[in-house]
Amino acid sequence: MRAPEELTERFRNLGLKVTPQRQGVFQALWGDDSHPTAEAIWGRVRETMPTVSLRTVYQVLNDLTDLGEINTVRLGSSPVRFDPNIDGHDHFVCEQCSRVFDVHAHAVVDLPEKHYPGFEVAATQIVFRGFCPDCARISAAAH
Amino acid sequence: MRAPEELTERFRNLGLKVTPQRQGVFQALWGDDSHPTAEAIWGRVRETMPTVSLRTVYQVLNDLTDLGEINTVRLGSSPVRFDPNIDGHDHFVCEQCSRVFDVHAHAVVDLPEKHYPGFEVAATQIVFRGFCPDCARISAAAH
DNA sequence: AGTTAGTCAACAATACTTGTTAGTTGACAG
DNA sequence: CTGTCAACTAACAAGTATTGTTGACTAACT
Ligand SMILES: [Mn+2]
Ligand SMILES: [Mn+2]
Ligand SMILES: [Zn+2]
Ligand SMILES: [Zn+2]
Repeated sequence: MRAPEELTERFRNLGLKVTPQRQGVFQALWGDDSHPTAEAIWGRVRETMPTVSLRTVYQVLNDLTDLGEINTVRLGSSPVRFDPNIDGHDHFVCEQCSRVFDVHAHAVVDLPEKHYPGFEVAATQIVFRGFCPDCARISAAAH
Repeated sequence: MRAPEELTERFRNLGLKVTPQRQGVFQALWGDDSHPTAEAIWGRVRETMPTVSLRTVYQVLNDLTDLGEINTVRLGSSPVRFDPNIDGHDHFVCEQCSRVFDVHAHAVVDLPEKHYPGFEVAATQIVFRGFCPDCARISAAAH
C-alpha cells in the first residue's frame, strides 16, 4: 500500500473524506507485515482512538481492498488477514503459532499446457507450512 | 483415500461400526475429484438414503479427516471442501465458476535457508488461480 | 456556515460448523 | 438369537466472522 500521506491524497482526490478513523487504519497498517486480522487492527487503532467501532474498521479495510491498496489473505480456517504488501510475494504459515511470514521463494512453477489445455493461469500462489524459527527452537529444546 | 471396502475393513478393525450412513459417505467420496463441500456430499448420500442428517455427514467427514483418509481444502472464503485424494498434488481454482481442479505442477520451489534461517518447511502448497477451460472459452466468445 | 458523507451504537442477520440432548435403532459380539 | 452400546436422528442452541440496517449525531469539506 501507499504511505498514509499518499493514501490521504488519494482518498481526497476520490471525493472521500479523510476522517481520523480512516487515518488511524492507514497508520495501523503502514509497515505492518504481520498480516493482522480486522480485530487486531481495531485493537491498534483503539489505542489512540478508543471509540472507533469494529464496524468502521471493517469498512475501511474493505474500501482499501476495493481500491487495491491492500490484499486479503485467507489461509486456513482463521479470520481474514489483511496484507498491505501488494507486491508479488509468498507466505510461510507456522503450524504452531499460526503466524504468517512474508517470504520470497525461489520458484520455477509451471502448469504444463499439454496436460492442462485451456487452463488460463492468472496467478500462482505458494504457501509454505511448517515451524517458524521461534517454534522450531522450542520444539527442538523439548526434544 | 482407500476404496470403500478397505475403509469398511479399517473401521471394523478400529472397533467402529460400519453403518449405512458411513458407507454412503464412503461411496459418495470414492473417485470424486470435484472437492465437494459437506452439503454436496449430503445431497449425494441422500439420493439413496433420504433420512441421513447433515450432522452425521459432517461427523463422518471429520472422522475420515482424523484418520487421514481424506484432506480438507480451504481456498478462499467458501465452505470447507473435502479431498479424497491425499497424494501430493496441487490445485487450480477457477475465479469464475469456483471449481477446484487437481493438477500436477512442474515446480521447483525452495525457500532459501540463507535468507530464512530457522524456518522448517514441512509442506509446500501451490495454488493456481485463473480461468478453467469452460470459463475461458465463454469469456473468449464474449470477446 | 451548510451539506452530507461518515461514524457510532445497537442490534439483526447471514453462513458454516459444532455442541447438546434425549429418544430410537441397529451393528456386532457373545 | 439376543443384549448392549455405539451411532443416528431431530431439533435446537451456540460460536465465529462478517455484513446489513437504522436512526441519530458529528465533523470534513465546499
Ligand atoms: Mn504477505
Ligand atoms: Mn485435490
Ligand atoms: Zn511459530
Ligand atoms: Zn470455471
